[in-house]
Amino acid sequence: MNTPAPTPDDAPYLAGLNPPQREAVLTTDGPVLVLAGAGTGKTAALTARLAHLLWTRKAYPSEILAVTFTNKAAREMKERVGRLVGAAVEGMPWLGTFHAIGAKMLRRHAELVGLQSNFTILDTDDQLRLLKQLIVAANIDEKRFPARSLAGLIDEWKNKGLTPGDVDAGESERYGAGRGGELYQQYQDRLKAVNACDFGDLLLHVLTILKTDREVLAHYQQRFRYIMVDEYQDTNSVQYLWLRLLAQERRNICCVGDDDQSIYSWRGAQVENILRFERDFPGAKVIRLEQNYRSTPHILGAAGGVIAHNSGRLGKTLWTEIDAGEKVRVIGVWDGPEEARRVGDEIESAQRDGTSLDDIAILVRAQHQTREFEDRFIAIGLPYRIVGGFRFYERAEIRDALAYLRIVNQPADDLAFERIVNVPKRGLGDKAIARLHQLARAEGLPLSAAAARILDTDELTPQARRALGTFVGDIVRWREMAVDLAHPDLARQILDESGYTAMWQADKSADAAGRLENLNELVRAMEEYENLGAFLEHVSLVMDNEGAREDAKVTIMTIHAAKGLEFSQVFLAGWEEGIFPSQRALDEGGTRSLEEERRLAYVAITRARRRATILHAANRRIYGQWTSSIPSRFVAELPADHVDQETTMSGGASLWRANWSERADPFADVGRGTGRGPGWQRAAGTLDAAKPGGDWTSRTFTREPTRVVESRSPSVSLGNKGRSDLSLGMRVFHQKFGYGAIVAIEGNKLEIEFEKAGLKRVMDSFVSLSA
DNA sequence: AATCTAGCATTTTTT
DNA sequence: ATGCTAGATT
Repeated sequence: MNTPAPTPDDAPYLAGLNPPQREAVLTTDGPVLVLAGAGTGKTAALTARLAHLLWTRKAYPSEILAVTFTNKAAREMKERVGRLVGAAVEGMPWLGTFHAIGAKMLRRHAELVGLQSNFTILDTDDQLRLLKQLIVAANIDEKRFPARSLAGLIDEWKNKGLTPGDVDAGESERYGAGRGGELYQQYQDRLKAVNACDFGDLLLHVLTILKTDREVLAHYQQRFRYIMVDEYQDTNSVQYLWLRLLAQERRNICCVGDDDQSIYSWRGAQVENILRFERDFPGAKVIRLEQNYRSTPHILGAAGGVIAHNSGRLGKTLWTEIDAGEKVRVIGVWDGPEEARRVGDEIESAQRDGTSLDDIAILVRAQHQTREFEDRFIAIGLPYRIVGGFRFYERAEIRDALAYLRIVNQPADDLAFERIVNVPKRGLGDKAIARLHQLARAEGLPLSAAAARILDTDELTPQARRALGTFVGDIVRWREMAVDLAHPDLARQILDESGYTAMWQADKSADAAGRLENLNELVRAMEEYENLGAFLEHVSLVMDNEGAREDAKVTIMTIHAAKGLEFSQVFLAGWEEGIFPSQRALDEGGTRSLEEERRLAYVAITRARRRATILHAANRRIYGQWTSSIPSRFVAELPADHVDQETTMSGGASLWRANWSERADPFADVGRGTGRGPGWQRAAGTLDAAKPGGDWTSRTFTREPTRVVESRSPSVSLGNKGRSDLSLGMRVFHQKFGYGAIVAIEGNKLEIEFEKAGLKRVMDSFVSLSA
């Protein structure tokens, strides 16, 4: 960094970039939109661009705003820029996630929205508990109006950039008989009272400040000479408004994204943001990155074939110089356990061929699907790692410990106080807490202060008073200790003296040891931070723990979590209607959400470098009930020339598939098992009114028949002639559902009343005659 | 106040 | 199947 290159041409960061990438790097001034397909070296271009700005001294590190969507992406960018320009990254205070940057800005200007700069950042758990209190206080039936949905609604409003004042009657109507807006207001008041904000506020408050305070706005508009945004297709309205305000002055904004990889619309992301970039920033330069460096042509062909079924795309044509490689495999199996078994076998054989487990991933649609694999891999002793799920900082023991630290760090943190006031048990029950609340509200005090006060009264029973007295005394003492004790030591002391450690030591359940280990880990993690405050800030923004580099393991994760990653071999499990696309997406949201599912399929396939294997099972256990399922429509959308089909079931894959794709709408009659899914419940509600015990044929009316484009269907059509040896009323045997009687026959599909499993629809090839 | 039990709803996806 | 809540029990 001492000697800047005279011309950018020989700058090290340009090495190995193709012409469009180079253009993206060198076009520094004015608005730029980089449309980067999967695996086209987007991050390489982005980091090189950052390096370029620094290298050529166009901006100081502190004058560049670089926002990413995830902590992972921020971390990676920091690392890669660091490799290119050395220590200068350390001085990049504005490289981070939207939320981290929002928090940083908000701490500086907290008073402008009525907060103190040491405000607490609530996580979902705290948020929910707070909302629950408000709902109960408002006398709203929590059964009919769950706190969850209010939380979701408020989040939605915040993502749109709406403050309580902006919520109109129509929106308010969406919760608690029109009281949604009112509760939103109360919630914000409560947050302010306890000097806290939630995730959405980190963005919304900053937006409010930028909109109302010209001076602050001008300051940041000046400061940020260059703005870079990663994954622009995932930005929501607040984020969009933020960026537009900040970029207005200098107009040096570079957004990178891929409309085909927009998979977060459910949390407010607006693909439209990317689609209207050129309108927002007239004269914008649009650069397309289309050369893919990751995958084989077959993998790209398969992914491209699927995504081609979506409409309204900006459109890109990915190409690659990589050699053909093998086709995408589609494997049909009997049931979930077999799917796991099969994947396990495949992985073991890949391992024998020299593939590292780190190069293999299993991608699923929903978190619960990981379980099947976990069970199997434990059984065969295959090392695996599950990404996501319950993250470290979300575990109960960690959250408890953090609550102790929070209350010491920030006495007014009522939610922390409440969480641990009776953990471990101190004999402070509902009644005592209720009294305490009462006093706190009456006096306008935080709970910890009210607790100290209530000790002077005779409101509490003597035991309760004694217990609370000790607790309050402890907190005061810890707070004093905090002054000159290193924070990890402080944490250890607190956990011991509070009896929290002892509580788990006394616990003889199987996972108690693990929890204690987690607590140790927590204390160890604290050492990396300067002080308690810094540590708590980290925790609230980064819910994952990076975990030390371990031995090679297979990665199991959701497709969402896999975005931006790549693996040599990828297994895509559970490609069945109702699972992927998810039942939710099929029930509600119409084409929009179906197309988002399809983008998810696109993301999933494009994670693979050399080999992609798609699996689907004929039977699945859902909510503990066996259910038959049919292949995902996305399987039918895979172009034939890029796919190899295989099945472990008799009859052959093509026969099995063909039977299902024969009909105009092979999915119309998918009932989900006993029909406990939300969609079926709704349908059943309507049905039952009209026709008690309505049969399955009536189910179809709830869903618009969706014609599946079969033009490129690889399958051989064999018709759906039924077996001649079956007739109504016959008693048959099914491997999964047991014995039952045939109540309806339609082609090769049977409806059977099973003795144990109830009414099911199955393929006739799956039953045998029972004597 | 703490523990136990039955009944219920639940499943996307995450900063 | 599992996890949570409210209500009953100790």
